[in-house]
Amino acid sequence: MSQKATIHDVAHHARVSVSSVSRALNNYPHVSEALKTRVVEAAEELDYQPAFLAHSLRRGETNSIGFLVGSIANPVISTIYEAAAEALATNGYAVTLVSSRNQADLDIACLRLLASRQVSGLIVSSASESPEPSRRFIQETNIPTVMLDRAPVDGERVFAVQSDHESSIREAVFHLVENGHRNIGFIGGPQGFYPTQQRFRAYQEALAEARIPPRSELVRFASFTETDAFAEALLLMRNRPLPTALIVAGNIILIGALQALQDRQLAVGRDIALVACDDIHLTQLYRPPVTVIRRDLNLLGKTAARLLLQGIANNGNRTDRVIKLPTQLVIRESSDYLCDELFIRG
Amino acid sequence: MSQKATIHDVAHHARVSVSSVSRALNNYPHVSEALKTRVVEAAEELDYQPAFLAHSLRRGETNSIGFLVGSIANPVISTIYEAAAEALATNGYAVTLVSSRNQADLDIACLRLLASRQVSGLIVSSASESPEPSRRFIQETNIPTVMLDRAPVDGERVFAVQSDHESSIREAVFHLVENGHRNIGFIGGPQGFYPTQQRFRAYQEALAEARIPPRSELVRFASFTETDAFAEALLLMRNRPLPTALIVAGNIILIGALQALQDRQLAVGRDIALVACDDIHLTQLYRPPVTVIRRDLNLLGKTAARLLLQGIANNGNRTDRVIKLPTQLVIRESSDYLCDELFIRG
DNA sequence: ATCGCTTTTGAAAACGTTTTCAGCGAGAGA
DNA sequence: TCTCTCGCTGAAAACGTTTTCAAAAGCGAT
Repeated sequence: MSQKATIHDVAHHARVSVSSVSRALNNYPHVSEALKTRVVEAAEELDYQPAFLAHSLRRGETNSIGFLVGSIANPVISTIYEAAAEALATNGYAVTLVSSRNQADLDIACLRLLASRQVSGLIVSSASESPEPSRRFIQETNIPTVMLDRAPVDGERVFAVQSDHESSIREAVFHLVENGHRNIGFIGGPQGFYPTQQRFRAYQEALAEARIPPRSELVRFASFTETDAFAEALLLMRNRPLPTALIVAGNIILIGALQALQDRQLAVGRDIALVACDDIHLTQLYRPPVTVIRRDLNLLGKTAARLLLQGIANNGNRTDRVIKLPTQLVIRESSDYLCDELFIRG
Repeated sequence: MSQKATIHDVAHHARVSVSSVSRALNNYPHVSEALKTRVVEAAEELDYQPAFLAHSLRRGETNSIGFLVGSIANPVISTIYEAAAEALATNGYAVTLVSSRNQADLDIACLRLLASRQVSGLIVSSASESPEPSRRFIQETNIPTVMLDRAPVDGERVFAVQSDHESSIREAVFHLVENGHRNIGFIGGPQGFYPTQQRFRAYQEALAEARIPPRSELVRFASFTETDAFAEALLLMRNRPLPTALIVAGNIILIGALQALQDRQLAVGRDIALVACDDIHLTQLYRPPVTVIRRDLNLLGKTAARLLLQGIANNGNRTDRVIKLPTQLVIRESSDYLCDELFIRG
């Protein structure tokens, strides 16, 4: 097993200097055809691959981007990741993925790790809303960054790609109201979490618009675990009168909510209407199929990648930019029926 | 925004040589306390972080490991990944994740990419059974490698951690037979895929042991997409007599199979018994809950990480080692009933 | 033939570390 | 006092590239 060939070996083999090899292989101008072919041949003969580390050290760029997630086991995240990674890969970037395991205090350590690896760009989708130190860190280091479903504060020079959670939540509330629901529960993710905030606000506003007095006891927030969501859902179900409809803001929360509903023997689509966020296999296969707010996760990932690549190309003058992608309410049997109370009221 | 401090800055600041700084910071022997504290103070004052690239270039090691998957959107894979990555992270390794998008011919390119990045170790869980070129590549480059749910061929110096698919599939078949089933269908993944092979073989052997004549038309193999699994399941259902039980070898295949069963209006747990592989949220929440062959994905990931770290520590003399982890049949309502045909036969 | 300009090439510096090598001082043994 | 070790430190080499700088060579015009 021969050691890996270096640029010196190639130079020696082709009887030229190392600088010429470098130039020839990197398509620099002012290099004669003769020399170029000689070098290319030698390189192929020795199966020469430039040493990544030396290359990056000299160039000051690693051609790799860091991806911070709360948990890659979340199917929404992993789908977004897959799309983004593919786009990045085709542009020659490798991505190193770190998970903060949904612990907000680990965010900063993960970011430091990625920065110390001198990544050329950063995509951040940590589960928790990034705490102050993380934001500051991202500001201080000058790495182009795009945040997924986060709201950059004013003056932060980061990109963001978000989903239009609000309009579909509003639509969902109106849909439920039209079907006669007046006790509509809501289970969100952590309160500091941007999507949760957006969804909750839309829920509140839509209720107000429909002139339905809010019942704060029908609103609960859960962490990112399904066991916690399960517990919160059970707590929510303690209240009387029971909600006749429930909006769950996230796929993990959906798991916990379904467990709770089964536990309380409440039949989805009859005893209680259900609207979830993000269309996963479960929502389609569940009986009855559950109404969801769908978004194009692929597009989300691709957009993030595109934005980041732009940011990297623009190096030096980092700017800010927010792209908001549409969502769509997909009504299925879990909510597509008239609420009993409609008749009681009527 | 000051430029990043280098080791030279620290040396200058502490009025010592760069070599002393390096030694002091890396806990080398023969460095006086006085100098050490002076250096540490200077380093902290300048917020010095060693440049990863220079460090790695000199050391010849990147402290990062490459993880090749077929698709990270597969919940089984992502769970394994998460566990492995955590274990690796606590040992100071970052992991760069590449996806071959379930295309066998992309494997080799992904491996080349990782190798060119000079990863210290490799975890391979590409969806397809690795084709010859990939295996040879892994052999030629001397990177410690652990394969997930793959069978190393003789003499290959790689680690492997596998699951004992066979015993639980046998158990599942016997469970179905005991409940009166004699027409048991099987839908597997790609035929070259190790887990598929194991599961299929166990299925065949168990049937033979139960003296049930095999019906080859009840066996189908699907690629890694749910649409393909759906199509194969439909094809399978064309046969008469219909199978009264179905074993699906994988979570993606389960999706397609459930779609097909719903499409054909066959009630799981009544018209047809269902056994799936890998316990995901869907299998627990589905009504009726579906019987699965469960395995500890966390353990799988952690074991892979541990094995790889050992392999890296042992550098130079790479060896082979296969660890087989247990699986467990979890019987749920989807299969926990007596088949009608029992009475017909009886 | 000489001058200026352009194209092509090689030598060497640079990137930021770690590691080798050698030197320096001090304490010990003669 | 002189050597010999031993602990500590600094200078410089090395890792494998890219890039700068300068020199050589080709060439048309004076």
